[in-house]
Amino acid sequence: MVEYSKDLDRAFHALSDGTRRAILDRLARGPQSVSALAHPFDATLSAIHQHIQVLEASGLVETEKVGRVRQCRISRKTVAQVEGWLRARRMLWEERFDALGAMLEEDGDG
Amino acid sequence: MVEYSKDLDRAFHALSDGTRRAILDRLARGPQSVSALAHPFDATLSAIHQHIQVLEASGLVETEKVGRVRQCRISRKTVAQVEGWLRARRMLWEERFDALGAMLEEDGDG
DNA sequence: ACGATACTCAAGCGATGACTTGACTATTGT
DNA sequence: ACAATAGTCAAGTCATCGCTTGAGTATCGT
Repeated sequence: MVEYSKDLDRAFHALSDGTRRAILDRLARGPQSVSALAHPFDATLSAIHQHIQVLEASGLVETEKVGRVRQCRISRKTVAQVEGWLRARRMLWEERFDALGAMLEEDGDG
Repeated sequence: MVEYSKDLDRAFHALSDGTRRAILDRLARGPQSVSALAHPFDATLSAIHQHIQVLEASGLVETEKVGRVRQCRISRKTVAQVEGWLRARRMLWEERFDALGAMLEEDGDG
């Protein structure tokens, strides 16, 4: 495999797991500690901790340790970047399809 | 791991690989055969073939075999779905942040 | 001080992923 | 018919992933 963009690799990979997406959804309701996040899932604290590490490495989540508690919250920047990547491509593709459609209809102006 | 959405799993997973994203970018310029797609990458035909299978299973790409040639093209639907998922979340999160910002500014109304 | 709480770390395990190689099938061009 | 082309399939290899277990560290409550 060749190197194109490690950042996108990491972000998309982080998003490719259902548990991690569920964690993001929970964090959407507000910052939470690691163990609070672990509760609703019947997974061990360790498993959730590792998911959070993946999310943090991808830039989708930021954490801060206060005392013995690690607070996790969503980092909007990476989500916006990933969404931007997708939007740019979708627009490009739709442009192409629209152009094709116009050609097929032979309605260059109209 | 629990089951949340196999479709999103597959789509994000497909997008998490740089070679596959590069293939999508090439396909954005128009439909191409498997071997045409394989050319620019110094990967074997077999490797690219497998990438295309992943892309097709995820719904991001559609293919059709005509004679001995398999033409590949982008399927807009899945891209739009994935982008929609991200946009919905981003908007939710930004709402929350905006609400928080408003609260911090103690400007509840206008 | 001391137990409980909240993580953190490391090792290990089974499954999956990306890739290669080699063989094999189906079509096309001459 | 025959070789070249285009793709397909299966097996095997090595790395990474998601998860568990078990131990360890730092803080908090009383």
